Amino acid sequence: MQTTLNTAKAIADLNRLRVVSVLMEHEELCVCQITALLDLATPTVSRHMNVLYTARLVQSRKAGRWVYFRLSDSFPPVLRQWLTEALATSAEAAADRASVEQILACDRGELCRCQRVRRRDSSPDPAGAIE
Amino acid sequence: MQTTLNTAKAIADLNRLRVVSVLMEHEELCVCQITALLDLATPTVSRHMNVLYTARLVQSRKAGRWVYFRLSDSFPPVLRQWLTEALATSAEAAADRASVEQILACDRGELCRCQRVRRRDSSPDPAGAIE
DNA sequence: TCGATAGTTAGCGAAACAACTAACTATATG
DNA sequence: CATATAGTTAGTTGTTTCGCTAACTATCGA
Repeated sequence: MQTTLNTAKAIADLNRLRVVSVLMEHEELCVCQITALLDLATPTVSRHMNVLYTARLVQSRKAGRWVYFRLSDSFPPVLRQWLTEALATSAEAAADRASVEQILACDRGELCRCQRVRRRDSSPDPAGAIE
Repeated sequence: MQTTLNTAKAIADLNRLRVVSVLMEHEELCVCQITALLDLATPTVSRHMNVLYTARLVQSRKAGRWVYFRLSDSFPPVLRQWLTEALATSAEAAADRASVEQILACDRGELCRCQRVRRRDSSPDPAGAIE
């Protein structure tokens, strides 16, 4: 019961649900890409990913300075099926999918640099790097 | 996305998950029976049921003074399938199933009377009515 | 080796949420 | 009609959780 509850809690947050939704379509994403998608501070994203990790919904791979996340091998297939169905008609999910395409088109280093600039300037959309 | 999120939030609480779990096996239960199962104050149960109702996971039927709840006709089948799988090996879920059997064996009026007594006395297990 | 970069951990303030008691509504029964 | 009963609604309190900034860790490059 506790395991099931933890799983439910893990997806019972808008930002974490968005991440899972996107990872259902994109093998793997690194933290800076997820940060760009959610438009949150990096530590916040890190903590969210840790919640998903603890619930065994995602797994991570470290490559140099980057950490990549993907859906866990043990992600319950039926849960995935429900989310796929439930989000199929969601405009927000579609918007996120489109957003991720643009993020993936950016150079990774560029992306991270933009995030630092954003944090320093508190200007949400710098240098047309994303949009 | 918001609908999916609400559904996830609805089951992301131990007591609400317990109710859903039990309702997957028992057509319908009235509020006093659910109250006996969860061992919470009646208003707390009422509020929990309202959360599940708002999320369209349960529907209610009023019969005289009693209000009966059951899983909603629109309860997502795949979600139900996941919960069935996920809770199949849960000792707590099994304990709840056993507990409900005993509750169902009680007279409904008797049950409610016991709950009032319990609240007045703050004695958790009155008169051997449940166990 | 030193600075910059990508993430994590720690600590704090604000918002969300779960539990209770008290007060209210509606139905049954004397 | 008055009283009791089954649930809901309102209001309060304590805990959890989300987001931030600051400080730390670890990797890359000059």
